[in-house]
Amino acid sequence: MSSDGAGRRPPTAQQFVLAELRRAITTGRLRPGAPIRQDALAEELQVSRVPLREALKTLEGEGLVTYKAHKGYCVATLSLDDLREVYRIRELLEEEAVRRAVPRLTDADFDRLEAAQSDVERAAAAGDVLAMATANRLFHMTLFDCAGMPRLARLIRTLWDTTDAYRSMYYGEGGNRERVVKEHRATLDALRRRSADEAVATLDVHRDHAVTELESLLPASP
Amino acid sequence: MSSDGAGRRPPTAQQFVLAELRRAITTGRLRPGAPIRQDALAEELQVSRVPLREALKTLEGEGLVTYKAHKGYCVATLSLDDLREVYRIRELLEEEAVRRAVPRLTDADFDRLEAAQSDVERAAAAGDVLAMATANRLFHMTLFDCAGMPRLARLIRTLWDTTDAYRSMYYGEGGNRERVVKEHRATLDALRRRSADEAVATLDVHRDHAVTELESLLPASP
DNA sequence: CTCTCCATATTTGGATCCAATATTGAAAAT
DNA sequence: ATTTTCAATATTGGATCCAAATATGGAGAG
Repeated sequence: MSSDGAGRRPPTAQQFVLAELRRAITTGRLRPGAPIRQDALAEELQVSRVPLREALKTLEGEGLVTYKAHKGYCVATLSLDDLREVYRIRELLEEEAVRRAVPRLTDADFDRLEAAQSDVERAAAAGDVLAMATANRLFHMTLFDCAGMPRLARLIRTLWDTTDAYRSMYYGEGGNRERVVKEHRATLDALRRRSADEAVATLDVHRDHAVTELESLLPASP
Repeated sequence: MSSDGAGRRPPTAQQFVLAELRRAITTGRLRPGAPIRQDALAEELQVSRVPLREALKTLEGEGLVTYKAHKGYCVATLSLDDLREVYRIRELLEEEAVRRAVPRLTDADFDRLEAAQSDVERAAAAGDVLAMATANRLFHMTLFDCAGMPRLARLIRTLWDTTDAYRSMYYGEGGNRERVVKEHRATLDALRRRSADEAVATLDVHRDHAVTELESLLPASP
């Protein structure tokens, strides 16, 4: 028997800590801007500070936390400018990914996309914000992975990670959840017709809605 | 007095190690594919394994080394496909950076670009491969930084890092050094005329030359 | 009452030590 | 001779301990 509470635990402590930290940040348990006390966190997670620090270094590389020598780590805060910049870069990279993916999509790929979309619709109907974020991500990443450019897909993932802390805000609004479902449908239609232009266009709209919404949700200052 | 051999040493051991590792990889002292023995390296650099491992985690995030749990780190090897992918992503991101930078360029920026270009020309004339790589990088990054998109610039830097291990090969060929000088001149001209289209075009050519050259230089296998 | 300075406490950075895993090589069985 | 197994060894992963740097708080001078 190897079942272990919340799914089986990764083979190393740093990977376990890494996953835990990601969840803590994306769910908002660790707020943007909050300093990270290594000693307290390590004790809470039942590990020493060494694997914790290595996990933090990984997160630093992904832009989820910031680091200053002798001052420590903080959960990264995104200014409005940062947010816009991240979304603009996503626009560039995701367009490339979609254009490469469209002619390569197989039946199996469409099955996966439909399955992901079903998850999205279920989560939207249930009003489950966390499940919504997870399923939505799966839908998009499934598509991007079809581009056959692993490094590009990895980059896009990292960019998504960067804004994860703010994404749950977006899905908090019920209207947004319904809209996302519709926009995904439109994207899927375009993909089935092998129209890269339309797929890119629908995804751009999709993204712009998120940016606009987040801009109004974010505090004026950061 | 605080002079310290090769420039003053960073405030933390991990930063020192990080810089040393970057040099070792870009200069080829650590060959692509080579496994990294932590104990030996730590002793060579006169630090313990802890800061070394944190530096390696950073490099892993940048794609300069690969990591497998319980197997350790290796200097990353780029396949031809990887190389082409990195350059394609650079093309997308650098175009954006240039288009944003062009209308924002100030006299001071042009001074910096000219200064960098002088360094390039000096290095090219002297046949100094390492200086050539450094100056070339400075030239491009100076331009990209003018876009006013710090995250975009950081991403581009990371992509450059990824291929640094192979760049010195490129400058080893004398003809390439001269061509680079000319291509930079063409780019500068386009920038002075505030022609984003032409600047992008010259840089695309510039990059394509590098790809083509590297494709022929790289071994068939990896 | 405010500001400066210094002692104290907290926190991060790094070294050493031990444990867990993977690799290697030799002996034994087929 | 070849393959399998198992023990010995090398290497990575993690915990604890100590040092260095920074943040905190109070005493004293203005």
